[in-house]
Amino acid sequence: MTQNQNQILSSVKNAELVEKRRNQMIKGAITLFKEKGFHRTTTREIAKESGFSIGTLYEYIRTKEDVLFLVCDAIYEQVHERLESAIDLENPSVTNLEKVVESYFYLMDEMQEEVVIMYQEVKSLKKDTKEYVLQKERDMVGMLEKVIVTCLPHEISKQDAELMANNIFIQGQMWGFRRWVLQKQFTLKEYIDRQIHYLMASLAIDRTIVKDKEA
Amino acid sequence: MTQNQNQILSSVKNAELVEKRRNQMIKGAITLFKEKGFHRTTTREIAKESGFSIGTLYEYIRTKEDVLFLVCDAIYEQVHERLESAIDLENPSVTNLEKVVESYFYLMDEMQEEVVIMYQEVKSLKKDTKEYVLQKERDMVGMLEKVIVTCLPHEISKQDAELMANNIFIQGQMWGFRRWVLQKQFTLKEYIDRQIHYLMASLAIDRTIVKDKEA
Amino acid sequence: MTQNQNQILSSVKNAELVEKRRNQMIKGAITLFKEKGFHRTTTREIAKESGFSIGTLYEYIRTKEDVLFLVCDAIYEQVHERLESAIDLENPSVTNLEKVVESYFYLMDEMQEEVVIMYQEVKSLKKDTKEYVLQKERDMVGMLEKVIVTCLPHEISKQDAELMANNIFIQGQMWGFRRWVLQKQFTLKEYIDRQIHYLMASLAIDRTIVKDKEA
Amino acid sequence: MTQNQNQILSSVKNAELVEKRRNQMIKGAITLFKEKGFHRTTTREIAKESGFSIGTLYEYIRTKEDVLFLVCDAIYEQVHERLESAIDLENPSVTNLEKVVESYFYLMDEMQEEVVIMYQEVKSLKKDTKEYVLQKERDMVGMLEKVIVTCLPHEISKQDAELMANNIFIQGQMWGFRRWVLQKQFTLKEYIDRQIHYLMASLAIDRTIVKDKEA
DNA sequence: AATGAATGAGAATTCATTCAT
DNA sequence: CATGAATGAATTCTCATTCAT
Repeated sequence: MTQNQNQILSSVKNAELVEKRRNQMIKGAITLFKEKGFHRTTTREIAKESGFSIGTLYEYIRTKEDVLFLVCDAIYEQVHERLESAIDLENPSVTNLEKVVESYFYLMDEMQEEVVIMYQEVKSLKKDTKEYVLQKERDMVGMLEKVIVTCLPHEISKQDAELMANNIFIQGQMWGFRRWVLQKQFTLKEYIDRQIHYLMASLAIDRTIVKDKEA
Repeated sequence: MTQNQNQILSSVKNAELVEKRRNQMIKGAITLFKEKGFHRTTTREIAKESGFSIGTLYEYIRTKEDVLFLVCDAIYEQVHERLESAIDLENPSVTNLEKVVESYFYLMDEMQEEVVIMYQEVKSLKKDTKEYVLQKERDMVGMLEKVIVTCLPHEISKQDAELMANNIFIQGQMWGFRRWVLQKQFTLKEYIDRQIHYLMASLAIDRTIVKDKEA
Repeated sequence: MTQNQNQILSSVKNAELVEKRRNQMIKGAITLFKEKGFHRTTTREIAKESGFSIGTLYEYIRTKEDVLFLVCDAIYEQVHERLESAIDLENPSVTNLEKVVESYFYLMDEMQEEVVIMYQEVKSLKKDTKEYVLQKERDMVGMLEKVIVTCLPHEISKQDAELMANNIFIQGQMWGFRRWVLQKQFTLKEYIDRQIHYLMASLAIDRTIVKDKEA
Repeated sequence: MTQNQNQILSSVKNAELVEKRRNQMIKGAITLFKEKGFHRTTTREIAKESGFSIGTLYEYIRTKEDVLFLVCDAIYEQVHERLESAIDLENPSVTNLEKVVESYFYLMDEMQEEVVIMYQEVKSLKKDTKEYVLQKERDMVGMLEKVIVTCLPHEISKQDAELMANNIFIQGQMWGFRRWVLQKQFTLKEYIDRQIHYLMASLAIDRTIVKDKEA
């Protein structure tokens, strides 16, 4: 359980149980949200899909929106973890930057449906929880930004770094988001390769030369 | 009225009136959808905001989803028109490409909320109408792609052109979509300038030299 | 126009026109009521089927129920006329009685759907109009009763005559009403023949003997 | 609960409770349908009359039409049971036939309003359920037919037996259906007596003789 | 802790009727 | 007289949430 889940009140005291039940709930809810979206999914369905009764569902949350929050939080948590483990700022290099971007794109491929959920449903969260979730998004863009700044061989303005990070961020999401268009024309590998190619080009980096040097 | 609106049946025969009322409806609905999204907006609210009764609303549509379709259709129609009028393929040049991209970004700034609606609600359309709307989106990316191919001084593969078009497309939307992040760090002008800068860089074009030549 | 239709107020003064329009209306309404019943038919549909607009419909009636009344009235009027023309009390005879019953059964065959409408919808009329329509029904049973009393060679109590008249009356309707059962087992001719056979038997009349005598 | 009620889905799992609630519902609905018919009765009224909330009503049915089906099914079930218990085919005799017909007429007197409901509303059922209910009606006519065939001292054709059964069937219903006419002229006893008299006469049976013999 | 029956506010949609043109 | 757009009360059905067991 992420620390954040504590924002959601539960009548049940046993923390382990709360975590277990909520994980069931998140899993079930994601399955359903993928299919029909948050609004078209009922709490009864969520309970059933999660393997317990509607009464039990409400022992672990207060409102339906809480489920959405848990789902969004879980998704970002997963992205965050994976991204973090892909980043190694000890040995910064352009190759390293490429590796991170590549990992991120692979991750987005794996999680495309989850990401689509977020895109389409975060807005349904109430102010506070929305703010919370959006902050996590910003954190992740921040991580990409840091990698860019650290790994580039030359200086880049804070603003430009942020722009590039945002671009990478949404290009990753785009793969899932605009899949009907893109996945008809590109394999995942091709997509990643071309996006990284243009990214490096825009950073005025000759990939072959740089790689040679590093080698 | 776009021809597509004929897909939506109306009990009212007078075509002019249908167009007028539907425009009221679209305007009212967009206002509400911006605020609370499609699902949290009731048909009664739409009727009221549009300036007529619930009964009258249903003289011009069959279901609530029809309103969403009308809204999506209207938004894309507007983007399409504006984009079309910005494109001039008679005198292709890199400057021309830049101009188109610039216009597109300005447009996305004006229509940011409308675009957010689309992003978040298209999914709620039923198969047929969704397919219809997504096709319109593809058309627009196609327009950008054509501009890229035509205006670039050198050859570019079909695949790469499509990728760039998609990138531009979502970078425009991103300005509205991720406004909380971006609009804190960039003015619109700055955003457009830097995005175009990187776009040109990634296309391996030295903007100053090209512009000099053209001049 | 039957005199009774004057119970229904019309804004239109021209009596001929009122009659014409109401006949259109009755025809249209019967078509629809057969299909879907009174409650599932809308006034808009009645107007359309009748060949004029909803506004025009309401120039000739006050409420939807008026249409039902007109329909019921028209149906009974038709039955009444036909029954009357089949009855010839100048030369009473058992054969004559048989003829009347036969005519009535043929009529019920022709009008089976109209009769079903009445059976199922009269109840939806308001007190006054319902009373009016039921009186017409009683009149018709009364006609049958009179034929029985007049044509039988022997005395029959008023009560028994009424009972027989009612029996005949509903046996005629039953042909349409329970058509799914009866029309599978009987041709119309067979049905009429057997019903008359039993009718005469119950009146203790040997048909062949009586007929011989008459001849 | 008749087995047939299982055709109607309920969200509630506890079968006993389902039966109890549905019986409340049927009772409440019949009261209302008697008064105003199916179409003029709202689901809210049914819920209230049944003693629970509208939400609870819909836990036990899917649509308003389900209530009608439940009502029709319950009515026929009751008629069926009563008819069955009145029939004793072990000792067939004309007196026995008379007894069955008598019981049936008494039953129709008790259930006149329920029967009127059926007559007027069955048509509102959708194809499948209507077919189902009509089959039950046929079953009951079949029971009467069997009694006729078994109890008569002489042979009677299948067709004629069926005709008589149908006649008896609707003569019973007629007592409730045309009550405004008949109940003014007849007591129940008189009605039954005369109908049975004519029935036996039409079957060419001298009641006094037959009864003497049996005695 | 778990269950699931009960609740009722709220939502979409329909349709008889009116009335200005 | 004819039209048909406008109206809004009424209706069916849903679903988040509660609470007694």
